[in-house]
Amino acid sequence: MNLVGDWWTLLILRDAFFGAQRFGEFQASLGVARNILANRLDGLVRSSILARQGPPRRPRYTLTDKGRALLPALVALQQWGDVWASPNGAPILVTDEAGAVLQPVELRSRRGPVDATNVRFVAGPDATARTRAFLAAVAGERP
Amino acid sequence: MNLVGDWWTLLILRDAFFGAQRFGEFQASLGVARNILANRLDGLVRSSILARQGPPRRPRYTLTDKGRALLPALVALQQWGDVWASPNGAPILVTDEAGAVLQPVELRSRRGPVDATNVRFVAGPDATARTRAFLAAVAGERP
DNA sequence: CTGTATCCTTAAAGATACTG
DNA sequence: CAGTATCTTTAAGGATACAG
Repeated sequence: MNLVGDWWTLLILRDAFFGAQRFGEFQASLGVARNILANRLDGLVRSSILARQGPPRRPRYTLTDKGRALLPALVALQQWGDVWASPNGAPILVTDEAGAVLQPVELRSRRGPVDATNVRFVAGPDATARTRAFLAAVAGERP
Repeated sequence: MNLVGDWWTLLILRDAFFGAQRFGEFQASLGVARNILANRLDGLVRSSILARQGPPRRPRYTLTDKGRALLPALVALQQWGDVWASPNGAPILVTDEAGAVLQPVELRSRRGPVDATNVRFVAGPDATARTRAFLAAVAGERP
């Protein structure tokens, strides 16, 4: 969340996946103020989510492996919007290289697909005491 | 993005999936100001992502189907953070009802798993002229 | 074209006190 | 307990001009 949980940052990443690479492309597409865009791009580069390439005077911003790894999360969010919040159908289709539309992202364990109502959250080995306390508190609330 | 693309909103939803239902639980967990929390909860209820249940004086906020449908996106984001942005392992594990950890969310088409580098975005039937123009522009940029 | 620097305006956020 | 109301502070965002 600290790295990508920001309004403009998420939109910049979306455009990056669409293929935008230049400062001007992001600016024209998003209509964001230049100083804000520069700030967000800088943050994404410092987080190694985008890489600055080419001449310093006219760089291209490209997704790193770390950045590309965000695609499932963004596609899942887009699919949610298409189904639950888009009045007239999906404006943009996400496909594979052959043009086949992607299936809805789903949660799976080794035992197969997992429905949202069956998902559980448990403290990991490195969870803080605060996290454990919170999970225990809300778990006891609705058995 | 208009519905959930907000810092506190995303954290509220995360806590809701963990099991939080009461105003006080969210407030204690997040440390957010009461007025802000009330504002965000109201927005989520108006968006039908959360439902207000029980007595008006002491309501419980529960996820609707629309809200639960967000889980894949949030899990995908969490998995990304665990792999790419978490210094010491995952603090919280996501499992199925039997305790089996969920597999990484992946993109699939009918033809099988799809790598991020092979994903394409194409204008849907209801895309605006603006969307089409943008996609065409960035597509021509890097063939 | 890609920023940086500056100013200005607005909105978000926090703190606090209060109420049903 | 779950808000509402009010006030203050802070930060974000936008507009503009300028520079490399």
